[in-house]
Amino acid sequence: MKATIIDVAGEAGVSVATVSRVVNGNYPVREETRKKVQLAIDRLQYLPNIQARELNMQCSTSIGVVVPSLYNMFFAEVINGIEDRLQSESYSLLLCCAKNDSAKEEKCINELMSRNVSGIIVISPNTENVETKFYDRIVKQQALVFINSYVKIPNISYVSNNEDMGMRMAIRHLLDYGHKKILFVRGVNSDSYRIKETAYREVMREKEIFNPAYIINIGEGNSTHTVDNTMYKLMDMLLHIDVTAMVCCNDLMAVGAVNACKKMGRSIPMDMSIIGYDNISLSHFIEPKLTTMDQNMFALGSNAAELLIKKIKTGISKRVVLDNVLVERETTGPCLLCK
Amino acid sequence: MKATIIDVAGEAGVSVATVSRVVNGNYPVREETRKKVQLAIDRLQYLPNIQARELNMQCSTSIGVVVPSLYNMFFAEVINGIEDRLQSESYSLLLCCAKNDSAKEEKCINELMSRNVSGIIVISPNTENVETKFYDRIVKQQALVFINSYVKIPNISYVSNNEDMGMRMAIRHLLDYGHKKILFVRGVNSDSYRIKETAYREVMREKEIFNPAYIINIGEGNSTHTVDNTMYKLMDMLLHIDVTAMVCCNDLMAVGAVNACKKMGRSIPMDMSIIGYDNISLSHFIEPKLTTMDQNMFALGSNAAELLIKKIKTGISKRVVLDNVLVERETTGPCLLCK
DNA sequence: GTGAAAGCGCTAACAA
DNA sequence: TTGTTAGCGCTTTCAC
Repeated sequence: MKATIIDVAGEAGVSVATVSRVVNGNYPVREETRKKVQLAIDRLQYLPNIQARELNMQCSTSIGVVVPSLYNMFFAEVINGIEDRLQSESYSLLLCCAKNDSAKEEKCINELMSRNVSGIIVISPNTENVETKFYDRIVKQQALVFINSYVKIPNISYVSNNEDMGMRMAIRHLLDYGHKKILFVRGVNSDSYRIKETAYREVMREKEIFNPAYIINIGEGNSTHTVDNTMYKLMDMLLHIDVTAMVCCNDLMAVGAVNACKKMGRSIPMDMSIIGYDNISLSHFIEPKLTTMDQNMFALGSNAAELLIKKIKTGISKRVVLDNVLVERETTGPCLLCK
Repeated sequence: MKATIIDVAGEAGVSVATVSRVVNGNYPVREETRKKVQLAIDRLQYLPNIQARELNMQCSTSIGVVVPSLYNMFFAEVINGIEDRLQSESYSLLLCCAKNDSAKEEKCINELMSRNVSGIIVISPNTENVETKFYDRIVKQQALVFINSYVKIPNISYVSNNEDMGMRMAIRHLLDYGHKKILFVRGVNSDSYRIKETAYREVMREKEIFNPAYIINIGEGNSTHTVDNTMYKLMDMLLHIDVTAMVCCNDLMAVGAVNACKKMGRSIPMDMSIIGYDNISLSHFIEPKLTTMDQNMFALGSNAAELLIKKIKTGISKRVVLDNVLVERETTGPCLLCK
């Protein structure tokens, strides 16, 4: 089976301590001895047992990541960012999927703590677990970073987007093109939608063009059915309501909106301007390519990894808010019907 | 800090062995003692240290997954399948990203072995590593499962798709609609494209309608630029070549093909039928929805996990070939121009 | 520069 | 039914 440090010591005719010193290069070893040991290592294809090392050293070089789902591309992109930052630090990544279930999420966290990770990143932590103080207890024992969570707990680091400002920028973009009748398309069950709606209301009220009928909720915003659901709801809506632009809370909804316009014979962006939110890869695969607010999932992930490393090393927790950037593509343009 | 089994034993006034027995429930413990211990566990918020347990038991409940990239949605969906199967078996998943680099892939494998995983799933293993016999050495020490690899090594389990048959089905679907001038769109650098092209050639030769000019290679098939590259190449091609259908090696290319037709004013499926391959979620987000061959990435992942568990438990390696299923949506139809 | 030995947290064989 | 103890593979202190 696998060679241990004892096997190597035997093979090289030295003590285990010497082998350890050669492997880690942290203490002086005579060059001749070093060579002997290295030879034995190569011959036996010895790989140090990290579990044993970490048990002994009371430390850990793995970190845990909890996601609510892997189905959504959003999470894959965030993990990508985490992984990237982690690799340069030679941490390993333990992945856990909570399946949008608060009990499963608790199980994930316990599992990761059992495995002695040095920190945990939770993407969109379950609201219930946040509210029931589950995490208040965990944070005493573990370095924790939350991505996209709006309830703040002391000693946890946070990375989130300035979605309030992002939404204002999105709307301003449409206003600059002369649009006044702007439909707001949102989903259900997320603080993110609430924040965006508030921004919408405020901006529109300021301009004195707010109309409550221009807010539509299309239900679950992150499923496979989101695109189609949005399309059907908006097709119906377009029969009754007269708008020249739509601002959507995520790109899936925006794609649904684009499809609805196509079906209804409205050309984009001449008859209708549409702006999304997220900038998932889908947004530039469709035709016309979507104008959207870039959430930069990669940055979300790599910043979270950064904060976690800082937290592990220094104990300092921090909150980072990322700005979202407008990516103008082909679905927005001047309001031709506006005066 | 974290409570250990010794702390619990002290708190409960029993020996560590008793605590261990309560935790694992594998030996009889008097109910009264059990309660006492449980109380101490709760009070101290004790979580067993899995590293220590596994070091002692010479076993492991984690498995490693190596992916070439996380950018591509394909991998996220496969991981989803792996994760799902693993959770019911209470294994944890260590994720490593090789970034399409053979040296990095080797590093990932070593890292995972060091962490004492009980097995490793490699998605699309690097051809170079397969050919340099790197894995021939590893397989002696580790349970290994390869997903979508076409070079076979003894004692490794494999899960792959019957892409030869899938491609034949795709083409037959077009033939059944009366198409004869069928463009074959492929990419570069993958055995998968080679297999599909061979299938195309054979079927078309059989029908005596093969035309080598109808094969086009659009370059890298899995990048962010694939959709656009394909679109531009095909827009150019459509000026010179007269076909009524296109069969594409993956959905990204097919989406590019759809976009090309839109730009050139060809309506789908009346003027042009298009079929893709993979059935990534994108394929039903676009309008018109793509007809495609379903690779069932989730099944790919869960089957791989299944085989790995089998391999770990019994040492038996197996090869599973999954059939791909035609998903007819809106981009294929009868050839109106054909006689 | 090198070796002997303690100990990280846990399980299981053995003793009581 | 419960306690004592060896040992999993490793690092590091302390002798030499």
